[in-house]
Amino acid sequence: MALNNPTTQAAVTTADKVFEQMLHAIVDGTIKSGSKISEPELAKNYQISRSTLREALNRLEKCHLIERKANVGSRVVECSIAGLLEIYVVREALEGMACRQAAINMTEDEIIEMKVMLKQHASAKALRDGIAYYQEEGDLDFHYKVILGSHNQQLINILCGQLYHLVRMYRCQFGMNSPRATKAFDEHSRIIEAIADRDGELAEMLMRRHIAASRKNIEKKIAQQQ
Amino acid sequence: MALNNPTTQAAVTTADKVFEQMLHAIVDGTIKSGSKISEPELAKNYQISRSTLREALNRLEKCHLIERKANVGSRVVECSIAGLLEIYVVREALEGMACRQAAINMTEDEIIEMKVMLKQHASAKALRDGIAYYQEEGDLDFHYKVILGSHNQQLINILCGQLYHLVRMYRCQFGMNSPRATKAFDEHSRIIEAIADRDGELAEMLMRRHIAASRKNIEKKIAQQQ
DNA sequence: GCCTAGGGTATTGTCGACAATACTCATTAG
DNA sequence: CTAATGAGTATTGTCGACAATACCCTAGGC
Repeated sequence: MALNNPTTQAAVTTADKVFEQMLHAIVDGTIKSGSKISEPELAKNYQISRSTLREALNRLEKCHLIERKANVGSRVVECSIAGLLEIYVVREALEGMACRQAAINMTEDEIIEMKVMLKQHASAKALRDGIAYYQEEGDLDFHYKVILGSHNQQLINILCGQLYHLVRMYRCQFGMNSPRATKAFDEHSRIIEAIADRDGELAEMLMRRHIAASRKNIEKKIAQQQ
Repeated sequence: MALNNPTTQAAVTTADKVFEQMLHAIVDGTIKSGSKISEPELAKNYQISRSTLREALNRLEKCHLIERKANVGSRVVECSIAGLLEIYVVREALEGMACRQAAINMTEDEIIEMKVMLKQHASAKALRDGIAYYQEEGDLDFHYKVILGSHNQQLINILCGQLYHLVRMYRCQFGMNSPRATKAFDEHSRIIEAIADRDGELAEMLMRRHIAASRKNIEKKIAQQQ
């Protein structure tokens, strides 16, 4: 679980811990999407006071995982296909730009690090070929490193702090183990090449196509199911 | 003041009201950027309890206007040139995409509404020509309508809910009354044309250039000052 | 039979107090 | 004289209780 990301320092306060527990629960569907959140009930479950729980809820709201209405309460965000596609549109724009910035701002060391990571993915791929080779940690790691490489704190906050969890939730609940594994690997390596060449324009374009391809893949799958 | 935007329902609870007051104070610099926030002091000033104040602080944190560290406290976000340029990079990506989506998703009525708005701007421009004719409300309104026209809730949340206030803060504190007024007006009208033509690709490109031009303008200004 | 009005219950919003952690500054050892 | 240690103070985190609002279900009128 790549939760200990550089943007999220270790949980020190109890509200932090409850936040992380709830985060997991929402992402993996233990707390159902769309369900109402009862503050008294949850506070009792986690053995904390309502104030502390509300603090945790505020963090969840910051991640767009729950929605609050004044004097009414909180609901876990609803998982819908439209919502998933919306996120992909945002990712296409933001990660595309992050990739462009990464091509400009990444240090040589960071680029080397990315190449090393890609090699590890390649060997893992050779190991169990045919099977989707790195849909979970590998893919997330790749995107993560590009985003951090942008050295743009706003981009990092929005993508790693907010959208990231939403993406994981959808992946978990819709059971999306993308069959684009080998294709994705090739795309990743071309993106890294563009970054290494400091070609921001190409890097952005490739990343956008990479994410757009994922989105279209999902759209196709959905269309088939119906 | 275009604060009563469609994404922010009227403040009902006292925490909401304090949030709005602090929002103004931070945006216009009454509460200085970079300053530490003392919960007991502020709670006394606003005549509310600390719990209520903390609720307001949480909203401000969601807008990226303050930053909190566990067991240490909150600080108003620091205004820096680097920070401003970071925001423009994010806006270029997101508003560009919003513009593309607007070209796809806007209703005919919404497009007509935009054209009407532009005509009003044109007459206001004729009225007091030479002077930057609509740097504040006009410009914000235009961008606002495009964003809402994307019909993408994620884009709307991020741009109108979060970045919007940051942009206003920078504009206020750096005293940026862009001298690009007439140019900006022409750019706006071309963007609307592209949207009306349902040409998403062109619309995105024009919006990105429009925002990039603003960014470069700021960069130039900064360079001159130093 | 359906809609409206009202009271009762449950949930959220707000408060003040206590506990835990971080900061300050003086004191002391090297 | 500098640096580390410690007590004291201030600030943040957490708690339980009260107030205000919304939901539910019954009763009554049209």
